[in-house]
Amino acid sequence: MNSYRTHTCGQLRREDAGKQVKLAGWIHRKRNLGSLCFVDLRDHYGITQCVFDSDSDLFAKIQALRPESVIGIDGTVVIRENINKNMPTGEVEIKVSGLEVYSEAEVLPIQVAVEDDAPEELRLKYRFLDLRKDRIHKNIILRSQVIAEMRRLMTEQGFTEYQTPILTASSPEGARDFLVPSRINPGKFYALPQAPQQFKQLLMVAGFDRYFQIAPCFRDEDPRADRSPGEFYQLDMEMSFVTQEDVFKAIEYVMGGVFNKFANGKKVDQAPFMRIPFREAMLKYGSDKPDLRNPLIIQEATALFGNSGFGVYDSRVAEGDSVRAIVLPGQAEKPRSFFDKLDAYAKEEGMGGIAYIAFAPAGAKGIAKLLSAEKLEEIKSVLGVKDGDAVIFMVGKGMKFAKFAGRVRLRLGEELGINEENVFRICWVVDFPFYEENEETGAIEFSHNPFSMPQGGMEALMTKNPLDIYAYQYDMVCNGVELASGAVRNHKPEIMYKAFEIAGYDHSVVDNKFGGMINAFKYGAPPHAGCAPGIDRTVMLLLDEPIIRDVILFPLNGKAQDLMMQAPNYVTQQQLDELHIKVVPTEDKK
RNA sequence: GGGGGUGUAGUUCAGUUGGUUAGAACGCUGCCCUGUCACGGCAGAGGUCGCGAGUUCGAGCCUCGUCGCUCCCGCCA
Repeated sequence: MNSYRTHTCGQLRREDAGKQVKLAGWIHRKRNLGSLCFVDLRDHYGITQCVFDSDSDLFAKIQALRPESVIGIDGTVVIRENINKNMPTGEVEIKVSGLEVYSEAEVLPIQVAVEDDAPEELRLKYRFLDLRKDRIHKNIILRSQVIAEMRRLMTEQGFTEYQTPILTASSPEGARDFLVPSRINPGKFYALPQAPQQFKQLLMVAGFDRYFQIAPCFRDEDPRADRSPGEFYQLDMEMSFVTQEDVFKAIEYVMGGVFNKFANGKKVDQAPFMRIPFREAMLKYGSDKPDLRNPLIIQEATALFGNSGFGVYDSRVAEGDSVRAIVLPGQAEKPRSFFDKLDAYAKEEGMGGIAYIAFAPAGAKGIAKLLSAEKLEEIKSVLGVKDGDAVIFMVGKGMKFAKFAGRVRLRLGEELGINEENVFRICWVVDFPFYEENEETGAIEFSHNPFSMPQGGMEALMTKNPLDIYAYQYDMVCNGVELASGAVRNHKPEIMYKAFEIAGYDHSVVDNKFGGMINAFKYGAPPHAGCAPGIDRTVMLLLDEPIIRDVILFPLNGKAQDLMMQAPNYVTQQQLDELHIKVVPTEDKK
């Protein structure tokens, strides 16, 4: 190969026995037996065992080296006396005749050869060591392979990759922007893109027809376990002259392909993925990102109460609350404490109590004794409850209640151990409401993306109750994780103005905020639609990694700091002067 | 911005009712060891118990304050 090595550390096999080779890498582990020392030499490709003999004058030299030092060795490939079946190179070892030390390692702050549960702070500060660890190293490689596969499958479908600006304008809607001061324009700021949203739409106006980009997106929001602070990557795409279904087909081709290729033995839902209208998702799963691994379904049960005999629910139904039920097949024999804990949970969450009926062979338990035999039969037939099943009831109102029912569903799925395992259950959530009512003020607001096309177009805006209008807006969801989000865009200025007017904004506001795009739409804009799957989350799901930082090379910590590079940081007064920035000292330091 | 959890050796953790010299494992240093592969054995170094005040004859432990870390809610078109 070259002067450093003839082979990699993952390459040599039984057939190579007898060869004179050179290897280079990190000392992964040393096992010193006195007059014999084994060194596991590691590089990107694997680990090869090297043997140093005490006769050789190299022995003292290798003994003095700490793990993670970088060395090169010369030697002969020999068949091992004791074969290690657990490693690909386990049938051979290198009898070392030459040693070159390229870089000595100090005592390590975190260990590389073992998972040592080092604190996040140290792992991020010494990220280059953390990244040497087998698991993280493999995660990053898979991430790269996923991106390569996405590019391949997009290109195959006739998409072309374009680069959109990183220094751009502040977007008035959405998350907080990261701002970049302008030296040449005192007092003015660029913003880093929260997504290339407007640019990709402008690309459609410019006639490029099928765009994609592995796009960095920047949002100045607080992190979560599945949300990295600062920046993340999306497979951003947009198409002209297409309907929602055309976008689905293109995305299913890419994401289906990626999941099938990298599922690592897990079962994957095959395209076309299930389409679930938003309202149905909120009712049946209590979430706009349903986890379909959980077999439980929430059912509407309000009509069963009102004069049922269960006074608490009857009166709440009379006040306008809803009742929802979850049937728990075969769970009639669960002890009373199981249901009591659920009830306690509901109260902790500030919700109405959870009632239950268990249709046990010895007789129905729970609130059954308050209900007539006819009512019990009615419940069984309406909800599809069988003998041996239990059914729980929840009471409440509005979106808060729907989401609470969803949390109960998830909790039950976990607790009963009935969630499907080793599967990727993928669906589309469609027909999001275009507007929603602010639960406090009663005002009409955009529920998601004001750029999306209302279903029914101008006619719907003119004639329908705003709250009954749906948007051509969709999310792709896998195992309860929102993987992608997209929309058919509104490419008609007059519909845009009308849509904003209903939400209480007049023409001038639209022109001010979105002037660039609206203006472009006045010179011939094709109907277009797009989508943007999140890359970090896709990799996270494929690897079953609960922490998003473990699929990102150099993530920021929870305070959006880079502990290795020490960013953000103070800058010199000269830099500030050039940027026309005056920093006001913070008061909170005494 | 709000709430919960947590701070003891380089790392992960234990530490009794408040009581003498704060322990273990991994890591580190030294010595012994010819077939290991998480090698093994012996010895050793390593601590301002986050910081500050208080209660007490006595505080790792109790009280108050403060700082750090972490998770959740808000936020994330």
